[in-house]
Amino acid sequence: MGQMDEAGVAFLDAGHDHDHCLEGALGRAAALCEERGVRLTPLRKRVLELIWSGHKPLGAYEILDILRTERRGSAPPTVYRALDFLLRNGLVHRIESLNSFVGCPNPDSHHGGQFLICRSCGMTGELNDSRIDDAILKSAAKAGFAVGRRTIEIEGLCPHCQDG
Amino acid sequence: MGQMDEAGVAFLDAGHDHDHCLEGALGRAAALCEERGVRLTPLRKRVLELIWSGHKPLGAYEILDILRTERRGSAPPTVYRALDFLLRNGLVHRIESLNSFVGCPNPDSHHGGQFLICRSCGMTGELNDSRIDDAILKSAAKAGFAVGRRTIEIEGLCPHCQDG
DNA sequence: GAGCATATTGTTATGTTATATCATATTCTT
DNA sequence: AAGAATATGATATAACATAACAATATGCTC
Repeated sequence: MGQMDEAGVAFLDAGHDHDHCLEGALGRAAALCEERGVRLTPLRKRVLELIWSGHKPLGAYEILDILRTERRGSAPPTVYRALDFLLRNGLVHRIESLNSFVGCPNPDSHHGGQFLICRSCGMTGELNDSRIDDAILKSAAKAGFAVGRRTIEIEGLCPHCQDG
Repeated sequence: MGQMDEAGVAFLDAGHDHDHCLEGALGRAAALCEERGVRLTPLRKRVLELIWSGHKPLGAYEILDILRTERRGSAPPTVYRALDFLLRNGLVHRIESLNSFVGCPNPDSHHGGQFLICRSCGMTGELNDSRIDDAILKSAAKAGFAVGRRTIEIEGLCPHCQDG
């Protein structure tokens, strides 16, 4: 269902199951929050769930539009505060080039994330190729730069959208 | 003054001269536009000049604030249209993670750009390490993904700001 | 250089994304 | 139960970006 090797991409795997994915993600998130002593409240859980419902990055105001139909009084801070929590705990990533958010498939290890974003269908996959990271670390070290957060976003066409 | 090798970074070099840099950049820009038969109008040139005045990425509204003191009737579209022209011609890059713009030191070759961004002083340097790009292309190819535009932004501390 | 097409800029309005601030409510600790 | 810390509700506003149409400037053809 999307177990991946060093350079694999969950969303491209055959036999991929969204619902399973979602449930798994929510389960892992709950366990992780429990373990860390932080609170995955209903609101936060719901936002995470919405983000995991597809693999397309979701904008804050798209989330808000849905929340408004469910919780009276939902407003931008409602969403942004939940997102902030999820980001801090590595449960979602922010895609800078889209001002949008996607679920993180392996939130245990805090990591930057390298994203493949299909310009045709909007699907997003997360790489975690250590060779990319190595190349960046080496290059930065050579320049005497101390590396912190990495934003790596690759726009292009997913295999499916190349067929058409 | 900032000639760089495969993995060098202009802004980190010793003996760096901002004014020279600016003049050089404007000269190259003018030549390039001439060559391409596109018009580097006074407005566009001024915006490019403002962006090159520092190495800190400049936001559209920071540019606008300055323009307003110089040209009556400047408004957001004034800036965004100029930026659009400069981006299309590879004369500036957009830093997604900062919603800001920096000058491109070598605009001849259209390229994505890999950025080092100091979280302390805001300085930005552009890498162009083919090994980073290779790693990305390989990893994406393995996933069957056809790579288009790359957004690579590394936040951290520049050598100068590590000293303090 | 008059007329026309195209490109650029001016102008107003609005859309989209994100945060500040203070009030209220919930949960945790003791 | 009291108090501290955390989370959410509610209102306002800041920051970033584009749509649409009018006016002007430029380049081209004759």
